[in-house]
Amino acid sequence: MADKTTTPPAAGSIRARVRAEMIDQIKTIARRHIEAEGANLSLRAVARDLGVVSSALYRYFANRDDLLTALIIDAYDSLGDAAERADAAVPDRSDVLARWLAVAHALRTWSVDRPHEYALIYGSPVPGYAAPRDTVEPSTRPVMVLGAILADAKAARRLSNENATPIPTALRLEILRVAETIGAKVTAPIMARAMIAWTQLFGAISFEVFGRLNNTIDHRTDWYDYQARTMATFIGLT
Amino acid sequence: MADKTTTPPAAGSIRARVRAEMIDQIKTIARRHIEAEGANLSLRAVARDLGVVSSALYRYFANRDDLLTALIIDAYDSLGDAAERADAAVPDRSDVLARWLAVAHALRTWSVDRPHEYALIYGSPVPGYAAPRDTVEPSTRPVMVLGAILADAKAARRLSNENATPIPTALRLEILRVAETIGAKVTAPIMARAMIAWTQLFGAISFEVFGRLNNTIDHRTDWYDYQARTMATFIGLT
DNA sequence: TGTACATCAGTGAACGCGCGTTCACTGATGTAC
DNA sequence: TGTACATCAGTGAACGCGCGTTCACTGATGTAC
Repeated sequence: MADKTTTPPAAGSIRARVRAEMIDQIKTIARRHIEAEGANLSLRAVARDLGVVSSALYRYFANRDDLLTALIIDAYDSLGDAAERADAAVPDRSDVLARWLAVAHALRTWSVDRPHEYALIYGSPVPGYAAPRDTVEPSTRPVMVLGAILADAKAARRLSNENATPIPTALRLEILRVAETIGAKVTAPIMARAMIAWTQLFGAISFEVFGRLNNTIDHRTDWYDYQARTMATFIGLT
Repeated sequence: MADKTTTPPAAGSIRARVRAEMIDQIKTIARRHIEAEGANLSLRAVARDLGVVSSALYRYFANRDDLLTALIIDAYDSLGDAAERADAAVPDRSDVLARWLAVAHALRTWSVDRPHEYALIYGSPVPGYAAPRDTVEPSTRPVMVLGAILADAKAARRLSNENATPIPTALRLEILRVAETIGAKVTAPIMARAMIAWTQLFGAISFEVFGRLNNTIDHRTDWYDYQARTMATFIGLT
């Protein structure tokens, strides 16, 4: 959705390459602005930094929201990449605990390194911006990694079988649908535990990124690691 | 911090009452704007809705940030009130599970009813706004309720004694300092569990309020209740 | 290989808008004697 | 109880600013014959 304004030139041509580079540059500078000032992205400011007149940007993005959408999709993809790479880097695929911890730390590191990009995708919605459908698929990438770990954990019988409070039927079906979506055919109580743990991780990251830990917890890597380990035990990953 | 501009008139005078009402009206309208458009609060828009010229607001608030600060403090106080009232409404003070659930649901209800006010205090920081010290104390009110429940649970021996992974010393000390701050003299592993559960609750609320549950979980009260109960068990509350 | 034409990137001026904040001012309301 | 003065709330004009977006345009780059 980067070029709604004009039809792109024939693929592979010089113009197409230059155009793609330009789009990259715009996004890079826009990302810098977001890191500096949050979601109040200004097209004119981006154009200024690019050394170009502001109307020139309309050759590449139909409007401000379109640029924001591109950044949001990139952010999801970047976070998804980080999670996938962290998972893939664990040589022993059956060591689901190590994989969980690797992914958990990758999520945090990515977020702490780019607080405003994190805020863009997991913080308060940007006022007046409605995310289009294109963002849905990229937004699921991180949780798909969780699905892969769960599937392998199930195969290796490394999941909690602890009994829990009964789940209302309608909710149980929704939870099972999530399990199916992320490709982990586990029972509802197990999937629920995984979702609770996943929610906990993002709660922990949000607390840290949004300043809730200030003047309270300084040993943040340790604290996060402790939380991730505890939640691993909670799910039953060993 | 409502009136930095002029010294307030003698307390109890008619002018003082009118002035206080005016401040309330300004804040009420500003809150409405925040609910409608997020943290992009415009003084001129508030003045318009008040039927007053924009410069008139400067009689009551030194600038835009001051008004924002007042709203943030009010939001914390309002959420703190809700949590305290929910806790106090449980007649059997030794039923710490019921109290935990009551408080958990009060936090969620308050947040879902005022998504943008929630975002103001638990979402991405407002760009260009630095919270002054006055906001620190109100911001601790909700977690103080957790402290009270923990303290009573400890007295009633209703806390988990499950062993957990060891906690690095420096982190352990910080966790114990949190326990002390909220008035619950519990061990570090127990306090850590409580903090993890607390983080989980806010993660769950953020996911719901910020739209992460869209097209996934529709039975949100049930889902939240399930999470809160599971985390109660996790802490050991019975 | 050379020419004629179409496509594209970027310019510069302009539109209409909203914003936070300052300042000198006018009346109305309170206070002191 | 009545008057003189001080305090305060709100006005209206102005400041300087930045924003998103449109539009007719100029050159440069590509394409077709």
